[in-house]
Amino acid sequence: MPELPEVESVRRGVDEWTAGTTITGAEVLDPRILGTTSQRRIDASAVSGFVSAVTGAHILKAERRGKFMWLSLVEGADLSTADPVTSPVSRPELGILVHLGMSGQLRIHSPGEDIHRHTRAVLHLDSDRELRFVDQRIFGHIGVQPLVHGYGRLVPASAVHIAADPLEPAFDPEAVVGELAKKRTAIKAALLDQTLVSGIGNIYADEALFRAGVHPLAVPARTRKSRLVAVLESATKVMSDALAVGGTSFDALYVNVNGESGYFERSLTVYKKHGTPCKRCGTTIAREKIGGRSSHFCPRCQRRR
DNA sequence: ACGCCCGCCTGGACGC
DNA sequence: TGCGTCCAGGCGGGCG
Repeated sequence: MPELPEVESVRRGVDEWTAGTTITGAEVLDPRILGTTSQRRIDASAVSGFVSAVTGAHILKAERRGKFMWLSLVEGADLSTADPVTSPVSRPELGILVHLGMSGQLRIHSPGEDIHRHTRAVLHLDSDRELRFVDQRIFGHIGVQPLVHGYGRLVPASAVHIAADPLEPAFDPEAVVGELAKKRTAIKAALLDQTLVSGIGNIYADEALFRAGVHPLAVPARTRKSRLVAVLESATKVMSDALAVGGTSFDALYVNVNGESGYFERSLTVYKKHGTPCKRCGTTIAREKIGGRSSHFCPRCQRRR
């Protein structure tokens, strides 16, 4: 389940293998991957449009905000003759946005290696490697987009509403706590709101609330700011801890570009631990649906107030 | 304006 | 064994 630590692990691998390369061609094996979650009917012109837009583009680097990742591009540039004054390569205008959704993977392969049946798109690189987007459930998507300004950075247009994540310089904890304190919904739901703070998904929301000792149904507007700060700090810490070990892999659905799993599952304290004793106090971990999502918490360490 | 909930997907787990 | 049903979950859109 790719949340911030998993997407960042993937981004690092993607950057290592693709930055500085040129895209020599592309294939879209399942056009639905070009759509969004609510628009999956894609016509043939979208496929040819994607292929022609990326072919010949030069990849500057792989970037990320929250769970959104993108390759910043210089379109069709011949870098050997480019004039750095008239066409500065440090100002990309386009990006290839990739969202992994639930089950998306980006994998680096050599041409000719077996194509996994869930491979939805392939970018061929001039480094004699290819970047494959594999996605069992097609909750993810890929597409070429203009880069626009959002929260102090250039980001793909469809991610402009996504807030900064806790691991980037533009993240402003005081401003986020101020916004959070206005919310009358369950704090669990607020943590999953990517327009407030990005990168937190169901796993790290539950883990952060446990670490901060806050009940998932706590209402931010009625919670002390010091406790809201604690929740945000816990979220930042738990995602940093997870990133340090390559993220969380429950099954084969999350791996990095080289197909390797992360090791944070062994450090989870509440997520999917319902029915087992709390590591801190021994009380049985509970599971409840909150905002339509399974939420796991310790009824004693995370009392409602 | 804000909060909530559905639909999009596939495959694995479960019940009969 | 085999079929049907439910569940997992990020996100966008549409509803109230």
